[in-house]
Amino acid sequence: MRENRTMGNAVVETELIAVLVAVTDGDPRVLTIESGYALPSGPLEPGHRSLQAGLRAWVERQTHHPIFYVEQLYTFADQARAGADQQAADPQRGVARGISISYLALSREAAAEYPSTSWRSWYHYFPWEDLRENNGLLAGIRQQLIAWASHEESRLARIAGLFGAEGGPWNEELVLQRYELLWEAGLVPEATRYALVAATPVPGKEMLHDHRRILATAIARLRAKIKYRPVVFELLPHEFTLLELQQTMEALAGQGLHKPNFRRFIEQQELVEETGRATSGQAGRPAKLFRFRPSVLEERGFTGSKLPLVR
Amino acid sequence: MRENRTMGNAVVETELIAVLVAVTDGDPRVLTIESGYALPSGPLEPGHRSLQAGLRAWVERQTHHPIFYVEQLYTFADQARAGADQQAADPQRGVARGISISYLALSREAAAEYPSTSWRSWYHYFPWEDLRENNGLLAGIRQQLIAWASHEESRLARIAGLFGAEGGPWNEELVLQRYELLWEAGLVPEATRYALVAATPVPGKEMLHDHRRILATAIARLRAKIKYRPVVFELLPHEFTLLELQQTMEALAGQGLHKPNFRRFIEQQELVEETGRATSGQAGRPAKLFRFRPSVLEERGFTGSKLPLVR
DNA sequence: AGAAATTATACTCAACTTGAGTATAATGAG
DNA sequence: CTCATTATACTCAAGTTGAGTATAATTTCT
Repeated sequence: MRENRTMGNAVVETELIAVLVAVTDGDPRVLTIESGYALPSGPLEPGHRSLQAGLRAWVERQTHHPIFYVEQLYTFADQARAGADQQAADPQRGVARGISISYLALSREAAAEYPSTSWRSWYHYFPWEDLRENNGLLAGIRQQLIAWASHEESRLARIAGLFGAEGGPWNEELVLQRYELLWEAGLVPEATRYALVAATPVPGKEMLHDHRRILATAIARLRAKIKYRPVVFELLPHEFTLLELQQTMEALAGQGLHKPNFRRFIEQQELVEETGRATSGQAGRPAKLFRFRPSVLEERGFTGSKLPLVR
Repeated sequence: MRENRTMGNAVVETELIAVLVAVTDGDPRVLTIESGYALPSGPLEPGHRSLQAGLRAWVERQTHHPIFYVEQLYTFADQARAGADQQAADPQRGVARGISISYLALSREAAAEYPSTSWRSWYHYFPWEDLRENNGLLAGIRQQLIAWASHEESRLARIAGLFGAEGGPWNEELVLQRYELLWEAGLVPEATRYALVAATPVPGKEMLHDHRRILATAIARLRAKIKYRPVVFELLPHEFTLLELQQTMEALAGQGLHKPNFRRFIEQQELVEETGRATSGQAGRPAKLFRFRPSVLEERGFTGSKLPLVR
């Protein structure tokens, strides 16, 4: 146990990797480097007071973006990402064993960018996750998956559970599971690169190493979180209309929301208050402007208790 | 960004730390070392295929316990836990900067134990988290907190939100937040040790460093998870009665559950099926024995979609 | 053996929440 | 001044949840 601490430890390099999200024009975007091929990452430096402080420091220094919200996603070991034989096949991977700690950060898209960085829609990488406009994309993916399943019952059950039937139920939080199923089926370039399976990949931009997997984790986390914690407001300006709020949520969820019921949902949570001002200029009735009530952060716990308690 | 990877990295030691949970006799227990003072932890070794494999390996080797379920909790840097001046005050802390990766693992308590390890009820460390039998403990803690608040509005709001009013609402998932509030108020020994505040601590066993904080994180995670993912079954024998299932859930939640409604809750999830057998020997009507239906893991996604979607 | 205690299981019903849709209000454009 | 457009308000049936009662099948007590 603790006594073994010095008994053969691996001494490793540690890297912090960020999924920095902003929503612009109804589009959820992530900050990328290398023309959208990789997520920004930086080393943990001895001067950093904490892991989160280290992440904040280098993201703000290098991207000039203020980060409003940071949350740890997952930690993994570099070698765990692939077997030993892939080590040689991929010269980009360092020889030293490394630890990567990934983070989800929320911000707003600013005009000034560093030359090498750019904002990309996350549906660029996961087009099948956007159900707002139905192109026949999902039907095609389902077909490819079913072909791969070749009548195996358990595979077909997973496909149905994750990718639903035509117009059937769709769980928008299962982003990672869907990506992993596609990987397993050899339908993403990251998998075929290692020659697991050779097949025509589904649409969706490839990324370095497991960066698309990290991005999937971030999307899933954010989609789950917006339902029970007031994090959307980190992505909105100080004042916003209820429609803007709704469209930001829709962008994240990748699905349209029922307007009257969405308003009821927001009102009963008492998360926002009117500023007294309203929009003007656009067509139609002016919309009231709202602001987030930060006091709720102190008041409530925001968890959907669903167990049948006794009183 | 990525190019900076070699530009001044900290090279660190990495430690894996486990919260291994089992439920015995309606008591949720964690495996500890040093007479309940610390959580078991082991080093990341070069031979480990992955972080999780490393954790599994040394836990099973050192405790002889099979682990049925493992989930990563959180990663933190050693120095982040305390300021530089505490460094000298605490000789147990290594001089090298270290990374700790914590895990939640589920198991069943086995008879054979290693000499130095022991199972302890987690309510030993967090007695205020057990609402099943009401001793006047919470009332006393509320009093101490209110005294600390000394009429500051925001403090009083947090106390009310986290510790509720007498018989008022209680969110059992806020384990970590409650512990942190007690820390801030100087009411736990771990805080007073660093002389932040001197006060009479509330009941509850102290732990090494931030181990009690990690345990709180694990409890909160598990209390949240049992509501939407079928993880309780990892803590139960293969066959069980509905009452045993209920009592295990109650042990984790720290609250009594409404029996008829709990049965409805379980039935409508279709997670279990009758084995055909029943108990015998005890007083009262024999209870049917159930088993978990593992097929549901493939079928469903288990997330409580609460957004008002459109069709 | 029969009554009482004990535990399991089944059913009921009002209150609340959610899904889906319709109605009305206030603006700009033509 | 009318229409298109967007915002906001209301309605109502269906589903879910909270709380309690009724009945069944055992062991234990006398």
